[in-house]
Amino acid sequence: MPQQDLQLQQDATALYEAVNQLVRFYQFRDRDLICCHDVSVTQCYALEFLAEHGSLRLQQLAELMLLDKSTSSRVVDSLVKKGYVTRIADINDRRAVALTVTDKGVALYQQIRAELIAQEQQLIAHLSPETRQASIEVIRALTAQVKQRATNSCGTRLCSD
Amino acid sequence: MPQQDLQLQQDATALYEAVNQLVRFYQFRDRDLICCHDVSVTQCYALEFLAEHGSLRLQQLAELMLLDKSTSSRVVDSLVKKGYVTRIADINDRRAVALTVTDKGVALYQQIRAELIAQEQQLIAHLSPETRQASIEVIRALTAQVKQRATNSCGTRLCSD
DNA sequence: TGTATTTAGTTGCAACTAACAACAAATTAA
DNA sequence: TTAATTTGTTGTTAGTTGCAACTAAATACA
Repeated sequence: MPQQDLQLQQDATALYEAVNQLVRFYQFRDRDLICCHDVSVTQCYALEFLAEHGSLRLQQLAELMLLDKSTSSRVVDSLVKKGYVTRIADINDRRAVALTVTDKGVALYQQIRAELIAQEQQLIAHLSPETRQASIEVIRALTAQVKQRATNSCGTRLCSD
Repeated sequence: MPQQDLQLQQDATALYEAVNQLVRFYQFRDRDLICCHDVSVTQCYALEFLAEHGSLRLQQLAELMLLDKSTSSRVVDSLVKKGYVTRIADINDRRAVALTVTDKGVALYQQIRAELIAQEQQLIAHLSPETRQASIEVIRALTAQVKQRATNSCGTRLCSD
């Protein structure tokens, strides 16, 4: 194997391991997020989508989150119960509801977001702008790759045990 | 705010969003892994640790995986049931078991690993070695940061709903 | 040596997540 | 107007994980 290919293979392996670890440890950071604030990870994502989009139908939220509408409905339930989101009946279509983040919800979202961004900032402060850009690109590419495969997914439910 | 700081803040935000997305979509890739192969994500991690370390006590595995020993025990249960791992009684300490990956387990692990590495390789093939290295470093740094916080975690169980 | 303590692992239980299916209500199509 | 579709909720089920209680073995110590 030529020198270059060997290097590429090594880098790919390193990247695989690095990403693996990252994703694994993120679970635990996320558990922190849960207990330091007032929302679970899924609830936080929902809050994020709603805050970013202004107002969403349940169906839309479910699609964005790649969750079943029933699950989304219950996630919204808990956010409503905590006062972060309100369900407003749609005037034009009375089946539908407009999910909207309350001021309290916006405040929480912004607080969490600011905290997490501050941490990232600390992390990359010492890097050159070029390196930062490149890293972000790699992470985005990883996501794109994963996303694509998610679409090709067999989609079925898991096997036994 | 000076130009540089603004740039840093923007990069931090971009990184935050990129990582967020990556982690989120990884869940779904992982679900794929489950249905395409024969193991859950946690089972796969366990297999990985065991394959890398040769043989482990349950306790050690639990620590590596940051899981409770009861959970680890059950993860091992399922791997044993599927024939990927064996529990061998320790001769010196009859309380203990040596968890060992079977040939079948090694084969599965290597197959999964090879697949995933091949994907990473494809992803970074067009990047310069320097950029690759930098990206890997950033991802590792992210992990280190998260890991550190995991240690400071409050560790308690969640609130209601 | 014999009792107490510690350690290794398993099992019971409860909290949580999320999907599928069945449903009610409203809307749209025929 | 009736049938089909769409929107969202609720019932049920499967699965993951941690804590606590337990058994059995090993070690400490008096």
